[in-house]
Amino acid sequence: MKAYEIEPRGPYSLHLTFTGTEPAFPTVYDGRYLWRVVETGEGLVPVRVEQIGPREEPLLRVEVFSSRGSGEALEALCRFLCAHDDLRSAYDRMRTDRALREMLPYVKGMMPWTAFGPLEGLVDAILFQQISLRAAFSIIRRFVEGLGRPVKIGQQVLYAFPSPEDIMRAGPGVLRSLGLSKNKASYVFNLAKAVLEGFDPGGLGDKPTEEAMEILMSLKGVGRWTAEIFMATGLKRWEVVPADDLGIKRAFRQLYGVEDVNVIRSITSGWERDAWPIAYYMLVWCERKERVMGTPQEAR
DNA sequence: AGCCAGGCTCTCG
DNA sequence: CGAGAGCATGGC
Repeated sequence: MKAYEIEPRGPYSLHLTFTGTEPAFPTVYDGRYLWRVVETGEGLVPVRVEQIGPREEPLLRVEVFSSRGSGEALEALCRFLCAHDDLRSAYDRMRTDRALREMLPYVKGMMPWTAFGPLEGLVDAILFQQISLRAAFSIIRRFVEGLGRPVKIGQQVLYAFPSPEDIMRAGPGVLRSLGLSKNKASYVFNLAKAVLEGFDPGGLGDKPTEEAMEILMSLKGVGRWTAEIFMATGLKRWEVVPADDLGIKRAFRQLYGVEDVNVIRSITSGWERDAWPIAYYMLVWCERKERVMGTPQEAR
């Protein structure tokens, strides 16, 4: 095991970030440590992260349980943790708005929900469709435990997210037995197949928004909502907000009294690259205010 | 028990 | 081409 220190841009709070919304399996947050198996060119690299510096001067300690691939793993980890992302302009924007200013002390340092990698983000987005978050988390867990490679760390078992090969080998029948609907099983299977044939979801990050959306929506099983969730969380294209998302609509109704999706779209498009972080804050604020946030003083 | 939950596709009329 | 059915699991 080797340990590294990462100095994120402050304010930063690992705890707020992963209690705002629990991460999707196989990423695990136990209240102190974030656990993850990172897939690298040099093999599977298990890591464990904890925050050892306060929110305003944050410091992360990363333990890497592998002799090789640590550089690549740390890079992927930083991307996932949004360790070097700058939310200052989002905070400036929020300060100019009465409803948003109020939540700022509570959410500062919470990073927006992010997928670990492109394929994982797209698969998860498909599995999140329609059903409740709890139900989707349960299916994702079964999917990962059923198909992903297990890795032992001490007495703990972590899992790698299933590779395209893992998914192909399983086939639609096995996917169904893990709890996916007939349609979702074939969407995910076809996606894995497309990736093995050269489709690179991560490569869409370089394309203009409209073009990337069009390519995504040409995939069976990927409509506008799924494409937008993936753009925002998988590619970190934060100018994109899934405006017709149930939770987003609820949040806009509560905070602005706005119902119309087109109005939501016009508001968020004015927020530019701050749109997804702000919309995510609104969503978390409205859904889990009392339970998770605590007070500004006690937030780490 | 039955409906809804962070959609999407396919089928009818 | 618009409306409606069907779908997976979990929570109420």
